[in-house]
Amino acid sequence: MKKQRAWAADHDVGERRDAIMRGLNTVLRARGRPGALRMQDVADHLGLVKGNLYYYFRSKEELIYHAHVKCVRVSLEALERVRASRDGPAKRLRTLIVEHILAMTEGEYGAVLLEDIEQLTTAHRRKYVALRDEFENGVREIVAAGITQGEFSKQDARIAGFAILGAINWIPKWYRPGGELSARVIADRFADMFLRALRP
Amino acid sequence: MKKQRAWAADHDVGERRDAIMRGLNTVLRARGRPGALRMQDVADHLGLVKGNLYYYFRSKEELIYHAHVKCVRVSLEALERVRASRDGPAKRLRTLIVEHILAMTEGEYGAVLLEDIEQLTTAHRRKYVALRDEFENGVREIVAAGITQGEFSKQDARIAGFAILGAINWIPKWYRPGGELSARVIADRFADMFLRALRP
DNA sequence: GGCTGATTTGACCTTGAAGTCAAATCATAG
DNA sequence: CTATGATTTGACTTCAAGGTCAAATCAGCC
Repeated sequence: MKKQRAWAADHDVGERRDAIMRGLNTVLRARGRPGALRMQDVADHLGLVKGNLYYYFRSKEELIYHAHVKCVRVSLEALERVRASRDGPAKRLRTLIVEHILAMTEGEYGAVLLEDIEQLTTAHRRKYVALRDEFENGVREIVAAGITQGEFSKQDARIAGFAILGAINWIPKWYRPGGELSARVIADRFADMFLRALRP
Repeated sequence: MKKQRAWAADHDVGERRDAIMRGLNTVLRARGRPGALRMQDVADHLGLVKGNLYYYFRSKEELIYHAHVKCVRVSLEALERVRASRDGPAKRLRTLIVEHILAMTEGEYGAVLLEDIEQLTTAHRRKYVALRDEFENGVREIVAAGITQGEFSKQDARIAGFAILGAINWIPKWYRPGGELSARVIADRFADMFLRALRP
């Protein structure tokens, strides 16, 4: 139930929360030396004072949770788009792989996937995992459809799904913006590779 | 310079340190609810008192560092074995993939790879990364050799290496001992899949 | 037993980061 | 200008977890 204010309709709380989540993303991408994420860093990055963050999010846990949800929604939207298309399984999978990689590397929320979901409350973790499973099941279904339709060789769709998503989810660990390998190139080559792995 | 005691040659400090690192591994695998790793948990698991851990490791950082090194050494030994063999690139790669997956899932030190290396001191991180790169380069070299010798199709060996190792390193995130998919099955199917991805 | 050095103990110290809150400030309507 | 509610501030509190240490205990040797 979002309260709307006439005087700032285009700078409302939702916008601000999004900005904070994007800030979180940047901080996560940039984190150099220290191990843990600090609310202070997020505040500093945005030119805010730490206490101010707590006006928008009840806790660090909530911030991370909402960022996770934002992130998985991006992937779910890609899944919807792909399902709405008339493409066959191979093309669908390629699109999804590419979009997922771009989301991980250049997306506004992708880096949060590096945060351990164990730190979420049980309720939040369940909600997030449900969304994530929806996406992962979508990928598996595409693989399974490809096998059924003969575009892919017969194999275990679960394993293929785990391998593809694992390889992609690991990318932020080594990807460096501005490095030798651009996100686009990584995305295309990963897609090539996994489609080769599946072809009959 | 390790001081040797006549009266406990087979229960020396090195053994104890190993036991603690194995305990760390178990705790990391089992960690249910909370986000972070606590020295207290490691102590509890081993039936030790927290302070006692600090007799064997100067700090949590050192414990994690040494566990990382242990872990990568296991993989490096597999690499050496493979290099010493007369197998061709495809067979070599399969062996490495299988061994690496078994190390990640059932090995005595594999779970530590889930800990962020950013929390290590710069010096320790450099040392560890050097070892890890040695292993990763080894994998890339095998891929490259396979391409040269025509066992694999022409492609970017770096990308293939990243994809293979990323998919494997992600396994502990979803693998559950005693679950539907045994480590052995996962290892074989992952190997099948990646070899299909590389074949001409 | 008594000595010596290794190991264990648990109470205590310290720190860093999460989170709180009352007061100050700001934006807009009237 | 003033009233009102939204937002911002920064000093403060809390607390968990890492880490310390002097004293107690243990193992083997003489």
